[in-house]
Amino acid sequence: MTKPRLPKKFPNKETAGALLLANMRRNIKISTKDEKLILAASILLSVPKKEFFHHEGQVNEYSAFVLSGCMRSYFTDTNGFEHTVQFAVEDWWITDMMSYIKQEPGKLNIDALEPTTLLLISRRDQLQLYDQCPTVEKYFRILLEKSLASQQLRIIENLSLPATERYLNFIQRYPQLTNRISQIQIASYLGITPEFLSKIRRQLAGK
Amino acid sequence: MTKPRLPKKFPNKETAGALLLANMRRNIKISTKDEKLILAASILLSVPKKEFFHHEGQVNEYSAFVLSGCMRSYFTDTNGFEHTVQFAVEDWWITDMMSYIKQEPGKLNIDALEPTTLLLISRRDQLQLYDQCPTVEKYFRILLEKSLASQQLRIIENLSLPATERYLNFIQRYPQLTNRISQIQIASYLGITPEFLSKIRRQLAGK
DNA sequence: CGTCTATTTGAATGTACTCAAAAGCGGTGG
DNA sequence: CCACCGCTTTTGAGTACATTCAAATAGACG
Repeated sequence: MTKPRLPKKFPNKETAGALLLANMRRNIKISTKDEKLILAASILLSVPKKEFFHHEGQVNEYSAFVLSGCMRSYFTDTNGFEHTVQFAVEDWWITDMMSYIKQEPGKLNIDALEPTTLLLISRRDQLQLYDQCPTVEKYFRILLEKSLASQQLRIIENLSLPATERYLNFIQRYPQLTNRISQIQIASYLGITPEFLSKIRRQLAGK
Repeated sequence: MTKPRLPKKFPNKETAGALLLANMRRNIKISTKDEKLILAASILLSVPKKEFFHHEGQVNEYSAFVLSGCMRSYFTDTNGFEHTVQFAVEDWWITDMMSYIKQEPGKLNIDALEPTTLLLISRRDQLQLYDQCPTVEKYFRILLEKSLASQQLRIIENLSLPATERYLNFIQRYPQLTNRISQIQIASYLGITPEFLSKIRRQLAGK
């Protein structure tokens, strides 16, 4: 994890916190008491492009809410190839879930594809918040349900669709990501090589 | 959904409910007041082998906790091939998450691989329980976190490992399932054809 | 037993990968 | 402002992993 640096876009934590609270309010109702507790537990962090937020083999102590920029979590296999688990742009959470919930060394890396600002919450503070504010627990319960449903969809598509259709679904589902992320990254999310993605695109263009 | 039939093993709801409460107690502490509310919301259901609990295109109103037997959820692609999302034996929950949380028609089928007894909770009752008993919300939040983490692992392995290693991981991780489920089912979970799984097994046996 | 389904086997095929190299593109420094 | 460097994307030829199709064998169940 890099040294926190205050980015220009978010000169103070209040401005940053407002983004998180707005996201939470879209799912639940928060009392002013809860707001204060949430903000008190939040940590502002800036991650320069290509730098890491979490390294494999280490404990992912924090869950990260993206304020601006773009992060990705990925797994490096025994041959050195990277496989993307998740991208996260503004308004998304990202973490190495396995490491975060168990607070044990994880298998994933999380780095910044763009200069990124994050709002962090430690697992410790999160568990405390859950007990203090059932509403916060409700918020994450809702987020987890949605994540699980969309991951089920990803698994289904990985099992049942050829690469071309997985790519078409991706650009349709995440149009904002398509123009922001390199093809290498998209290929590693889809489970194909960059070379093959290039061939798929040529095929699709010729129609 | 089939007509409820009381199985021999669970002559009454109390016996069945005790199994669910035991599972919950392994994750949280429940008050006697909460216990009553949980049991009041639970519905006992028996599903004969090969019969369906949920059909694609319909709303998955209930989430199911397996008391005995084995269920699977799967997706049928445009060529008629089935792709298993999840198996659930004793002490596991199963549902078409996308349909269940939105209460909209789903894409999955859920059927019984063995004669199975379930304890159901409707989405409506579950949401009510969440508001009445924060502890119940905590229980499902914990379950969702674990599910998400293990699904992340499955995605990683599907992306990074060849079929032989995915199979070896499967039989190591779910030894109880391996002897209980046909190879057709295992193949459809791993994302390969039954024929190819048979060839993998021959390869592995010849060592 | 006989029937139905699951599993195995083999040959031909296809989808996606590997390796190698060229072309494009963006940033940086002289 | 141009030239160079590094990284991304494209392209092609050869290869490998997994599928398809067809058929034989083995198991399970009434």
